[in-house]
Amino acid sequence: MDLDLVAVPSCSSCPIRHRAVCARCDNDELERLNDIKFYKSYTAGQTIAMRGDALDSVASVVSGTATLERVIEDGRTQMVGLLLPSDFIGRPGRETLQYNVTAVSDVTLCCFQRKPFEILLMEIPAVQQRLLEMALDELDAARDWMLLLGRKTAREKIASLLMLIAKRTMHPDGKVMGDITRIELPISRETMANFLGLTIETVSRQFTGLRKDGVIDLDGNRVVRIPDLEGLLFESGDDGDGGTLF
Amino acid sequence: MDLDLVAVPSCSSCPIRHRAVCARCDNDELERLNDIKFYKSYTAGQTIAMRGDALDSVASVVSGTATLERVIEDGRTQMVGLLLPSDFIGRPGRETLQYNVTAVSDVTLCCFQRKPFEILLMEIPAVQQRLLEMALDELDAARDWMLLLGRKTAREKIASLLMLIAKRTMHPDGKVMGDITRIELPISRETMANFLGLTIETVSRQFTGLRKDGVIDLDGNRVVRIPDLEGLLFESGDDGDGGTLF
DNA sequence: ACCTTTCCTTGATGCAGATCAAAGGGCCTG
DNA sequence: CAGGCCCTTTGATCTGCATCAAGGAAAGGT
Repeated sequence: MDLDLVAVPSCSSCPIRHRAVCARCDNDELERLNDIKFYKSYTAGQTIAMRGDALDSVASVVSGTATLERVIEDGRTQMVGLLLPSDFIGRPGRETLQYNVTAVSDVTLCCFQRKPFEILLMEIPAVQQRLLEMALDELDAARDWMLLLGRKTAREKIASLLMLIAKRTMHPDGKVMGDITRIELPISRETMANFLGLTIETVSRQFTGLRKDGVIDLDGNRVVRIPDLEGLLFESGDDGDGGTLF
Repeated sequence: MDLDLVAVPSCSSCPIRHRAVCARCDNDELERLNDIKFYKSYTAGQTIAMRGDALDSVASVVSGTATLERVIEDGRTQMVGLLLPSDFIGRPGRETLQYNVTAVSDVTLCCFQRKPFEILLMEIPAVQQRLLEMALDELDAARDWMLLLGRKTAREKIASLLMLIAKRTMHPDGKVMGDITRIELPISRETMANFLGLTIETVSRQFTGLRKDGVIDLDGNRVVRIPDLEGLLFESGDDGDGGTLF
């Protein structure tokens, strides 16, 4: 991780204040985190870190979208995580990074040196508590994703991804807004393919298929309108009850 | 979860004492856990709990093997976790279970009522700390499995599974033993298929293929001999460096 | 405005793994 | 030891997605 250190706004006005690893902190605790934090920014497409790199810092995503991926020698790539604002990068207690981290849009991170952060983790239960909660959420999401990768059809995979993005973007905290819903895809077709265990061509064809069947509406290739959210849920093969999915 | 309550041995002689959620506890803390624990046993094949069930208890696996799985309405099944001794079942703070839990061998669990456990979690940092560590380990394992499910061929999947089982069974803690290695498969072809995102027929065919190519040797259908571990590793598509994989 | 680059879509073809079908083994019980 | 039951293997066929190949469309540079 290297690049522009940017001006650091105060935690109190931070957009991810109530969702990130610091969510449960009181003002004094926040102050301690504030003392050791620093911001870094990356531009779209930039590599943030690579598998095997020394894990000197951990960070929260403040804005933008990043991905975690594993790559096989012959080039096959599987995304193993989608990092949206408030998500946490890095693992306390681990020396090297397990995954490639890539900025898919412009990204700003709120970083902490790993060692000092590990000390805070011991001293501020609110942080450890929140980190545990976030880790368990990610574990559930990863397991839901295993079902998708192992057993869902291409169409179900695309519908599931759209539902996931819809949930994350539409209700920052609560319920669905409008009826004819508009979501903006934060990732390219290629990233989707690597996320879903598909090829870029299949992703494209499934979008076309869903559009022809009236399940979705495309507006350019980064904006999707969903006239019938229930219909999309049906296509996703999920029962809708449990699903955390990021 | 229901069944035989069994006699409860003391924590000090517990086989998973130093690996489970209680690993970091001192004697006083262990005493508090001991006060609220109770054992349950299940026989091979038995359902331990179902997705949607009220999550009244959490538990550690003391002995035996269990699986976590997600099932789609039409019957498609994906295993999302393999639970071996010391692994933790259930999630503090969650009201209902997300996965079916099944005993694949005879299983004994060390259970805690969820609510009292949540209180202990707040009061004993050592438990929360260990639980976080375990959750992060499982998250890494789940992500490695995502690469397998999304991008590996059937042959690579089988080879990866055999490597995984080999690692877990051959060196309980350390290094590989013999040269011509014998491993016993703890799970049926069907369970393997559900683990790997394949059908039972494909699993069978890949076993035959690997045998014909001299990569493995079958002795009955639950015992595999591996003349050349390096060869199997090569077939698995892994680079061998990082891989946690359960 | 034109060229280049990058991303996306569409079409033609191929193949890995699914599906459908049937035939061995073990192992139990009567 | 005959008859079931379950698990596994093997064969034949099908199909969903990958692969190979070629255009289109948006974005950035000159």
